[in-house]
Amino acid sequence: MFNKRVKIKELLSTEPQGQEVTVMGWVRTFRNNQFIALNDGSTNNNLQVVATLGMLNDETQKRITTGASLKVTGNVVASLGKGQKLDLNATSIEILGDCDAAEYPMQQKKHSLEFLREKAHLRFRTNTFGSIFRVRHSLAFAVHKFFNEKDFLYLHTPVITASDAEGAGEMFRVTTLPFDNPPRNEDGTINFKEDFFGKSTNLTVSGQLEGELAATALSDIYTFGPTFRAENSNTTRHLAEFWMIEPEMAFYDIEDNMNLAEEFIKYIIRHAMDNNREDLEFLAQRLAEEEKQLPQDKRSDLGLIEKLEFVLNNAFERITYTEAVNILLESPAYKKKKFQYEVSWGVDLQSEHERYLVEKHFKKPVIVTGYPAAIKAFYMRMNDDGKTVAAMDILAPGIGEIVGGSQREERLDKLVQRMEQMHIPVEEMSWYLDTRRYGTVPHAGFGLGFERMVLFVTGMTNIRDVIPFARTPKTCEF
RNA sequence: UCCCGAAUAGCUCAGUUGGUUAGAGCAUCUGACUGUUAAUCAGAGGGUCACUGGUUCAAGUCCAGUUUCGGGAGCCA
Repeated sequence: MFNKRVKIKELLSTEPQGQEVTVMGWVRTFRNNQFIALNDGSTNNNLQVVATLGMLNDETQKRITTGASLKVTGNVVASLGKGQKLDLNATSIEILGDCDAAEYPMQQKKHSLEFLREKAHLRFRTNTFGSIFRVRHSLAFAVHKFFNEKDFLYLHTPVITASDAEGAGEMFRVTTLPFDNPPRNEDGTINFKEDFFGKSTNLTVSGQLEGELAATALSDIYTFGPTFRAENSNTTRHLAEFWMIEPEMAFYDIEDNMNLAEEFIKYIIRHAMDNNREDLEFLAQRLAEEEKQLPQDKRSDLGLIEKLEFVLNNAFERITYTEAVNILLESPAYKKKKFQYEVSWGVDLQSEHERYLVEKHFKKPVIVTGYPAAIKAFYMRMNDDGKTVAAMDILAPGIGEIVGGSQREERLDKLVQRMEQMHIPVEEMSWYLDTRRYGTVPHAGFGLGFERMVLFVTGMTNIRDVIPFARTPKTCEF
């Protein structure tokens, strides 16, 4: 009967009145043959279990090692020590699972994030990753809460797709054909008619196009699921498998879209601030300690909590691409030739430019709109100037692009024209173009990379540290 | 994929101009102590110096290649 146990988070918030409880968890430390710091993952705070001297035989005492799992029953009393409010005076200690201390890789010391990345299971036992994954959960929960409150439908778009026209990136092929001897056409190419789906298929790079189909019937939908990119990207901001949130709304223009995105980001941050204060404070402290190693000019101006509060309390800066280019051209950095890449109208903003706008010029999140059509996707709505599209990117300090969205081109003729210009196979996309044939409406949507959001909120700097099992080039161990 | 850097004990790292038996802290093990807070004190064990090849009387140290990791860039979310 395990359900009668009390979680440590709950227990630590109660008043010590000698009440009997049962707890279960893993040993963090065992001090002085008397004091067991027990953790069950519900909070970073450990419960101090007190085993009075003599209550344990020698053999049991030796088996209480860092990492071992215990079931402890005892009485909750006010602690005589200074480090904690209450103790659990044990009346029985049962070892559920032994942990050989000589082999256990986790020690009572600080471990590097690189080392922990190799210990898929045990990194969950650390305070840092405990906090990160509790915050991650909280943000995910807030995503659903926000959209549910706004009457959006959670739409499940497919993981396997045949669409190869989105241009969002390199795709992972899905096939059941044999590698050594696949069926071939007369011209030597592989005959995908014999493949499982009778055509070439891939893992999805975005649920947007499917989302548009639903939104132009159900009004407001959002997706939240895994997305795959086979790009050979080796950076602290990219994963081969990541989670993306993609709302799509009928009867929305670009302005409505920006308002929703800003409100959404603030809502989920607020939710984490309200529900994960302890974890965020722990992560703030971790970040502050890490930044002590850095030279003065590389450190953040604000602590993690202050940064999040600042984002909540200030409107995102909204500028057009044209204004952004002008700001860059007039910046001291440009005049001193500090930029490595060219700045001119028509060229996409580089990381260094985005960083300058966000971190140096405005010092807050920035929404850039009205990008040149030539550097954006086919489905974005052409503005009246005939040169720019109704696109918007939200740039966040330290991370860069966190949201990419647009008002969609709802005019069939203009959309087809654009697709032809960009060599997108119009016939294959007929199912998509139906949305513009039968009662088309202005609509808009955006995509938000969930891990980038978790990075921003936790103050972590490597995206591999905010997903439980990172998938990156050359790494798929667990 | 490109640029830069790294790889030495379980972990974090030191190792000088190439030169005898490769070191420290933490962890582990043994013992002591017992209201501790990453407990403390004493002692012990622990190494294919990433891999392959080369230079040299002699390579952890120099050179080349490979692999992996880290940082940055591109692509993007």
